[in-house]
Amino acid sequence: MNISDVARDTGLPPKTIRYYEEIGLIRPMRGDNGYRVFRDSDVHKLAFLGRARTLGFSIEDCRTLLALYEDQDRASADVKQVAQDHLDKIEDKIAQLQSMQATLKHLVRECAGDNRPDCPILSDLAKG
Amino acid sequence: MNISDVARDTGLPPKTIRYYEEIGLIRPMRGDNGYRVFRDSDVHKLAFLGRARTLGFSIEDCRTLLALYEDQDRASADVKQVAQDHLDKIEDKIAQLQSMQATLKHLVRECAGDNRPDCPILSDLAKG
DNA sequence: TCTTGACCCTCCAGTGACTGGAATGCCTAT
DNA sequence: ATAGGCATTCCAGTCACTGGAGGGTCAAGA
Repeated sequence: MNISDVARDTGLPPKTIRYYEEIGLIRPMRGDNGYRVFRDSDVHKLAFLGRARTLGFSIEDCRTLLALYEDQDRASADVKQVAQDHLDKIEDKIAQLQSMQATLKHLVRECAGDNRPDCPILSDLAKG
Repeated sequence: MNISDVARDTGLPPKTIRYYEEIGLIRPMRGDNGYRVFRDSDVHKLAFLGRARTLGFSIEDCRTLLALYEDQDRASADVKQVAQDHLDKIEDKIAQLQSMQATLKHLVRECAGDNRPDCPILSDLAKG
């Protein structure tokens, strides 16, 4: 398989696939013409990576998860730890965004949004 | 005022303050020794920027908001538009994170987290 | 006066995870 | 032979800082 076939099948852009090779997540073979040749195992890994990225795991987490996936002797506890840590980070992020959301909603509601210059949004930013 | 005084008062690191000058958000004066000299108006602007950044506005949004703040003839509608667009983006982000959270919570709950290798988290990543 | 330590300065490189683009080469069909 | 659609590499840019090197300045104490 050539890179654009893999891109179609995995939903990852060719650029991203090349990047994943560059940082050592995959090691596709090369044909005589220098083209990458992807085996099923490469495609499988890329699909795995794509789904992990969709769940928001960092590239380093993905690397860890892939290693665990390939280690038949892994402990599920190790996988769970990675996922739990990531979940915690996501929940922190959500809380942070919800705090911004609450403030912004309030300010937007208070702002007349007309031709006059008076604006509670700017007043708030100007004086905390 | 020197940069570290301003850092203390605004909560922004000196590096960030220098960076804000570099990208033209502020224009502090210079003393004979080459040190930045911050006037009250600079400190005020930096505090404004710090609060806008806390609300998650991008640097470019901050630039726009600062310009609107300094324009006595602004329309509050323009400010409101910037804030509303930003709020929309935040809400999109929250929704996206909540979707990840839901999936991850489910997977983490399902995973035994013990010494055995069987793991629904990896199974999910491996097969969508 | 000299030294010490806490400031200040600039410039360069790195972060994360790609993405865009240039310059170039290969493959297939007409 | 040529056209187009693939493929390759390498470089630069994104965003908002952050760290560090290498060097100048200032104020206080011996």
